[in-house]
Amino acid sequence: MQERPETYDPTRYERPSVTVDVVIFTLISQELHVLLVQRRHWPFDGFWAIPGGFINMNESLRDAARRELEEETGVRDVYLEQLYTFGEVGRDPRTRVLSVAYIAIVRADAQKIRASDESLDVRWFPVRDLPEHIAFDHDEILAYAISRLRSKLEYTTLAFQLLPEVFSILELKHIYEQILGEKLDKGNFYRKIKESDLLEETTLTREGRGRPTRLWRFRPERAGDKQFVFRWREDRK
Amino acid sequence: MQERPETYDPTRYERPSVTVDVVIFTLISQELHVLLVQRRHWPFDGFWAIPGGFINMNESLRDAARRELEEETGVRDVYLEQLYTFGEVGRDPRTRVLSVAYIAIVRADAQKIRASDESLDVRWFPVRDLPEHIAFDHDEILAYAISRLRSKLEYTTLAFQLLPEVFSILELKHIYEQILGEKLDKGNFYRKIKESDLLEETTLTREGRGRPTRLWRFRPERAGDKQFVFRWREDRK
DNA sequence: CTATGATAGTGTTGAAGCTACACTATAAAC
DNA sequence: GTTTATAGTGTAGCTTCAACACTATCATAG
Repeated sequence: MQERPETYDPTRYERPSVTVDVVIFTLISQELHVLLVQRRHWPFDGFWAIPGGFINMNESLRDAARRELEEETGVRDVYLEQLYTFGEVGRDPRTRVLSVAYIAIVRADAQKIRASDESLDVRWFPVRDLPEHIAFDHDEILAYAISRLRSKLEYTTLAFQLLPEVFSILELKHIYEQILGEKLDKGNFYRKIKESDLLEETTLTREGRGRPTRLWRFRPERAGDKQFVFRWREDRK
Repeated sequence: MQERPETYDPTRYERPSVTVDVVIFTLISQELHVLLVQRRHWPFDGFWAIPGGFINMNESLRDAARRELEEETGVRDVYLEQLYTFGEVGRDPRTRVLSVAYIAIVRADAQKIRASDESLDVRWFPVRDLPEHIAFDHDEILAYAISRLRSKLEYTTLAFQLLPEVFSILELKHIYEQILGEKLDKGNFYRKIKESDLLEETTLTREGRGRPTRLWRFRPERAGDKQFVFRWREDRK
């Protein structure tokens, strides 16, 4: 370890900049969307980017992510998870920048987004149809975030976070169908979700043509170890 | 975003220090061990710590982790995976330090470790019996690394990385028993591992009292999508 | 007041996979 | 040739799951 003798003083050496970027997901008309901001200035001006910013010296990474999230969407107390730290040399032409990426999931009924001085525009993009030009290595970050989210949705109760406070069982089934990319059996789905005891019946219904839709609420406290409980299928090839 | 006007220049603002710490696992006499170094200087002098160091400006995070790993163990080209980035304020009394933690798995037959000027001692500790006093928040990092490793071993072929180049099927079974904490059926294990087609028979045997032990080699290329193939059991409560 | 259409279930069969345990086979040492 | 270890095979019973047919409920349309 010749390069780092013990006289090493971490307060003096050259340091990288560190940003916290938050990939914010939501469900809009039954489809998974992600929030992007359009950059106003160099570098990558005009390109779409994941919202984020440099960390302050007096806040934790998680606090920085929460701050970013609130700045962009106005919401707090949502699902927030660290994704990965990206640190290739040359990802930012200005200087060495590390990016600690987070994933956030915002409920379908809380999607008001705020404009910002720094950006030309802010928009929800369906993950199936992202813009072509993405700033920095944010395309890579996005791809990783989406794949991580997909796989976590398969074996956790994260899918519930995408739904509004109250929802019908068929809406939940529809989300699982989207994620898994296949049709599920209605009867079997009812059976399994009821057995899981994760839902609480509400007195609410939603009326229309046929029998009124019964609405349910997700009870995370019944999930015991929080997220890791409901899996549609046991097998995982 | 008042705090970060577009005149913001990331080359000027105050920046945290960033270390890369590598939790290095190996198998010694059928038990999972982790490498720790004993610090020589302030802060936490005399305490055991995860090997690591500050990143250089011209190397990627992964390269820094690889460098650390090689400095400590002399090996390259082993399993190496980013774990998590720890960034609480005040984790290091000297200054603001972020730590990007990696997990490495070193084969059972490559465990020579090197001394260092910076440390009093370097040692493999069984994960069941770690030292009481651990530097910084490294106890938290260790706990997270161990739990992540355990759960990944359950649904990936990572366990193979813990074994030497060639090994017997009963040795592999023993590792799974250790990880899962229960006895497995010999016949069923043979059947399942053979079906998976992950092992290649070698001409080697190891002789002793009874019938010679046939030795096998792991064929990662048969695993298709690399690590995520062999799971002992399909269910995952 | 009945037909329709939507949600909300129940029942059942057959296939597949897994567990447990008994049994066989092989090869070397003693 | 007996012992001891690895290296398997065979199978009954259990559980889970997919598939699909069937029933029940409730409001509106007519």
